[in-house]
Amino acid sequence: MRRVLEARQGRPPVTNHAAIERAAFQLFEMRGFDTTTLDDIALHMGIGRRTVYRYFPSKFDIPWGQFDQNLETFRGRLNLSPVTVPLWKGIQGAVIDFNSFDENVLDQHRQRMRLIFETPSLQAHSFLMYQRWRGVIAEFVAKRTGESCDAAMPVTVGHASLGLALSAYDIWLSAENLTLSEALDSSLSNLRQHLEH
Amino acid sequence: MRRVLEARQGRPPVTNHAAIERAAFQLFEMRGFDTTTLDDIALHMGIGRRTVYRYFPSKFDIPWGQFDQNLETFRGRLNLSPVTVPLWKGIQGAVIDFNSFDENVLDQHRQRMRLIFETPSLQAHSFLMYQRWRGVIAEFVAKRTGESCDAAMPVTVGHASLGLALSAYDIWLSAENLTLSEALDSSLSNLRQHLEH
DNA sequence: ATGATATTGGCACTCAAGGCCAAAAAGCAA
DNA sequence: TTGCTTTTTGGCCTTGAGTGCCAATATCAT
Repeated sequence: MRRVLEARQGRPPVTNHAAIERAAFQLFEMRGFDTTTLDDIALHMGIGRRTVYRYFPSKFDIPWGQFDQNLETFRGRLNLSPVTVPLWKGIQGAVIDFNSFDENVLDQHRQRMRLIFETPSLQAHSFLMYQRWRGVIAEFVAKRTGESCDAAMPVTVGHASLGLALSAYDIWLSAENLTLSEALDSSLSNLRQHLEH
Repeated sequence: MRRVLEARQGRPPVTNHAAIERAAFQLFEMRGFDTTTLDDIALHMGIGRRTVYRYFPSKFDIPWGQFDQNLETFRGRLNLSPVTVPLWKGIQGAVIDFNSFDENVLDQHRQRMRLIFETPSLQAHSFLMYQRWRGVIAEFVAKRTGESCDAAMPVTVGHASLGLALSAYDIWLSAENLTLSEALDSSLSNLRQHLEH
């Protein structure tokens, strides 16, 4: 029996993703994203700049945390949707679930998304995240319709779903007294209304 | 009467947007976007690197050419839509018009969009262009509905229209024997079908 | 202790981007 | 022709992101 469960061989890590994220957010809030250098972050944590780059491939990835894991969770949640419910409903349900947060982390999530949505250089990089999110939707649709991932319907539904989610976040961030779920539902019904004759 | 119509005072420019664009595309096609440096482009044209930066704010803006002007054209085209036609129809018509090209420039446009869609670093930066495009749509919708530009409906329609346009380009670039207009119409009808009960 | 193993972080490099400013190249007036 | 004005050019220098390389470091296992 080991005292420390995760005792591995080799020099132990001096930090982790979450710690870097916390330290970075402090500085981003104080000085802004663009004016905070990676040297600032590393110095503030007392670790090497080179080490930070081993945890995050770029400065732009820090505000997104461990997006890979979240994306896998989302993929799993999508596939939980029963085949009996319509595709659009399954997606909407999964998106809402995926964007439901506990009270205690909601402020943190809002701060994170505000930073991402209000910093142009970060917006640009985030598109790469959105692309992967879209890919998960397209994959799900393709599986259900028996098409290829890059067929018309999966691609279009992916883009449309992304548009709805981004729209909901835009609205959620600018308006108070509105939950993210409500914003997501509102975006969908607004789109429906718009497309009516 | 002047022989040269645009004779101005001061040292004449040694280049222009179009010339830089042409030279850059040659190199991008040969060596790829990321592996072509601005020094390469400047050297290839026999001008200073610093001069290139006076015509384009960044390397990523070169493939987009003079996007500002195109966006203004699009804004103008949108406002030509009569108030009697439904909003979605007005937008769809303007988008299709805006993405209609002569035979002689179609290949060039395809090459440009292929480069943008297939280069991740370029995709990311392009999101900033898409944001502005979205803004033009939102502005149009807001004007028609009498709402603010950042109200729910204009924002959502902006995101949705962008999603449809990007979806159409994805499909157009991957499939042969399909025009851009057809792809745009197909995306819209696919979205409609998806949202049906 | 000694060896195997994994992380760290310093050094050096490339490239994007932007500030600054003297040099260059035109027109214009006398 | 000469000098003045105007505008663009492009060289120089700096900052900061990001990467390859590798010796130093810290832990486990024997």
